[in-house]
Amino acid sequence: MPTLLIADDHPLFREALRAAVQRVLPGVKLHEAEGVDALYALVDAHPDADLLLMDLNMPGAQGFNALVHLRALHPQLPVVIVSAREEPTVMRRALDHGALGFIPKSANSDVIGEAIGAVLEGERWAPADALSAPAISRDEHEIAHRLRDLTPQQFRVLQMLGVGRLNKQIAYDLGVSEATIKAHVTAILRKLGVTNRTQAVLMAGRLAVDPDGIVLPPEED
DNA sequence: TTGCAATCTTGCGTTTCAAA
DNA sequence: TTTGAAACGCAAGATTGCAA
Repeated sequence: MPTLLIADDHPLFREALRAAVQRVLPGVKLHEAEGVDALYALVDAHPDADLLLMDLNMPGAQGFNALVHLRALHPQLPVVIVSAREEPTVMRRALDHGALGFIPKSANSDVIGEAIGAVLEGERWAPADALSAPAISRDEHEIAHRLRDLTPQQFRVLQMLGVGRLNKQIAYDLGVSEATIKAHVTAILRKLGVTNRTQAVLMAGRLAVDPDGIVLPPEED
């Protein structure tokens, strides 16, 4: 029986997705995470999982950057994006950033089963109009390439910079000293090829679902 | 009261080193 | 290689003291 990981911050949707998966794959082993940090721990705990079903926007993730980073850390793990965003451009970008599938949240269990089955067979699956959108730009591809170089801790720091956290606040949240955060920020700037945190945040923001250059804090539930 | 310079505080970034 | 820490310098804003 395959092992599937589900990452979504909405308990109700996780429950619905779990039910749909269990209907099409009776006996499947399921593990869940409600945010990016929990997802990293989950993937570390189940390195041989067969598939990850992942929401695009979760705590600790903005758009495609978590997908890009996760694919870099665990290239062997097939990822299927499950999202309420159904624009062809969003679906195409998810595929171009390494997802093997894209399932709209409006999909019924038959479609979910079809998509999961296809990806487990090693194929790619997405709604037909996903490929009608243009491929990601060379610029976006380059940004994704640079983000892959970040360590998990550096990625966390970058995400927190993106919501306007100060070094001191990040240090408190991560339980380390401010000096350590400064060192991480310096390493991030060097890897991304920028000169300050504002540029780093703007660069990461280019991988948001709506890359308008403005990075908004995650919604409070 | 206003303008200005000196000082202090805060935040950011770099370099270097150590431990795992 | 990654992570964490210390020491240091720089820049900008806030505060303070003083003369006009």
